[in-house]
Amino acid sequence: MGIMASVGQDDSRDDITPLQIEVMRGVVELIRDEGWAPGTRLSVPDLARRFGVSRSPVTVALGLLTERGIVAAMPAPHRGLQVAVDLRDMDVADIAPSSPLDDLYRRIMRDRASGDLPQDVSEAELIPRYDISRGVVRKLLMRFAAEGLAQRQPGHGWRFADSLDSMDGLRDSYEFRITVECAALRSPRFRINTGQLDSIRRMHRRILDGALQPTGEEWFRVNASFHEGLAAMSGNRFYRDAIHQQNALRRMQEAASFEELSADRIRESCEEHLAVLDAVEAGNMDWAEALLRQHLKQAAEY
Amino acid sequence: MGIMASVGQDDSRDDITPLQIEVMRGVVELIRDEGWAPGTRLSVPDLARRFGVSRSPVTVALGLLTERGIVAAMPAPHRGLQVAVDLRDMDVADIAPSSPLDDLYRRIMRDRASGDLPQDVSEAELIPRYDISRGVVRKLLMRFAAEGLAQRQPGHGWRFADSLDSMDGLRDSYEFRITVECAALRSPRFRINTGQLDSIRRMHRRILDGALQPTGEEWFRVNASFHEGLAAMSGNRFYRDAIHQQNALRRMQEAASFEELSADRIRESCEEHLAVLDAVEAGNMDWAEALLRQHLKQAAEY
DNA sequence: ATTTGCTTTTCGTATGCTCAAAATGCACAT
DNA sequence: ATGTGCATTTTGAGCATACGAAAAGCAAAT
Repeated sequence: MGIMASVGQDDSRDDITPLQIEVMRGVVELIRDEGWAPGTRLSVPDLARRFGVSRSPVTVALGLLTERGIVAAMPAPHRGLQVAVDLRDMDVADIAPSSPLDDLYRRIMRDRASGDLPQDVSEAELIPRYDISRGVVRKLLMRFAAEGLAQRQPGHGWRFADSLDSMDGLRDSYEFRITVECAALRSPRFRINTGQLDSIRRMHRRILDGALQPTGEEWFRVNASFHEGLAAMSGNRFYRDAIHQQNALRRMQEAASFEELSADRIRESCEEHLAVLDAVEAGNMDWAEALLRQHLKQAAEY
Repeated sequence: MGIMASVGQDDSRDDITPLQIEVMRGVVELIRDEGWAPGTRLSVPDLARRFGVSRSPVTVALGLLTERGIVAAMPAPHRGLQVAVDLRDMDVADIAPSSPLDDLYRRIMRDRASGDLPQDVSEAELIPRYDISRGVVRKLLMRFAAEGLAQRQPGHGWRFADSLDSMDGLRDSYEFRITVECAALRSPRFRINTGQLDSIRRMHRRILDGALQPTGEEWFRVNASFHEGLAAMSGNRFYRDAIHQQNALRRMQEAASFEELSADRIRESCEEHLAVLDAVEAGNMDWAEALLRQHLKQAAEY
């Protein structure tokens, strides 16, 4: 009933590694978010560079995508691969399997957020609970730690971060984000990254156009990319990192709430995001900051 | 020549664990910073609670301190232990051995900061280099990761955080700290923690009085406790955590610079810190912020 | 009521080995 | 120049067990 159950799927091969899956998803998202049309060449070395991995997992990932018809061999005399289909309206989840490790990660997150799992846990207690090996437990806990969601206790055990569910945590989080994001906008080295900005806009537009009915997870990603993108353009990596960590925390929080945001609320947020982007692009930072501040205050209510 | 060489010291027993050492140092610092006089009772459960560990390592640590004459049995009919000597002018380093793991941690930090170690490393490459087992490597890297100083790469290997040595990094760091620390001062739930404030003051006074000629490491601790303490009083844990992480980064940076801050500069900083604390205590937040801002700007120059 | 001192239980580290996968190098193609 | 396709090297994950240290429990003491 543990991890093993979710492995061996309907795939021809079930020895796909998490990294390969990650790359596969990355490629699909890249094609979609950058709007690459069918026929666009896919260079293995280029992709490897983008993802910061060697060519090996990229090659495998592209092979898997070929099996699924997402990419195909280049025509006639050429070698190599190209985009095969228009991904605009496709769902990543339908193409790439989710890594069992990812599933577990979310499951633990949910269990923790719902109070099902205590704040202090020992590795040994997780092994039977999720029916996984010690190695997997370590890996998962390290991942939580990397996101700032857990940390080792001095002696034995791990402690999950105080979650945002308490009134205090949520309020603190929004206060912190307002501080950091507004400061990021005002950073003397703030520079618009046109490509990134367009990519973020595209994602939002797709939702507003109705082309995408975002699941909770998808909306989360879009939302995060807006806030993180903005922080990144500050040119100060500490602003970016701080917001990234806040997003990780929020993800944990949202893992708990089963009811999702209303479609209306999501559309509203999209509009607000786009308004901020417009103001930023127009160079009107005062207005952008006001809008952002307002947006974050609003969001705090939900 | 590796870790093993630095273990088996002149101690009667050399199977002291890192946790026991940590607790030992913690107790010494606690006695000193809180100003506990000889005769003060040391309760094992109380200390265990403070450090977030069980009574076992505390008991061992106190035993070691007894051997060293820092603590002693309570008089006559009582059981238990008490403070035995006045620690005011004592150096922690003279009392507690430094954990070999700690030494290695610093050594790696120094090697990295000085560019001796590349930004991207593999576990396998560190094993022969420092003559340690894979387990130790993992442990060390995990510790770096926990402090935000390194992270796993997607495929193989680890990557150290961009260090602060570049002009950019340093500037970004100060910009970020000014933003966060000033916001912390302005937080609506800022509350003075008198005990903590006094403790911080005491440390600074000891330096100004000339009672303590701080080593680089000691000054670092005092400095960090000022900034972190202030951020902690904001009542918003995100401000505190952000500053804590900044301090970790700075520690890595300072590990590189062989020349230390001049005694004059340290005294100057102490004065500035105390001035901020005075303003805070007087409730004059405008002034406190101005002083803090000025202090951070100055510090950026060094 | 809390602490000590001891005992019992639980936890995590260490070790050594195997093997799959990621990284890397090179010849050839475009 | 850069990319592909294949071969080789390197890396780290997985696993099973033994052991020492940390945690947790309890009776006696103050």
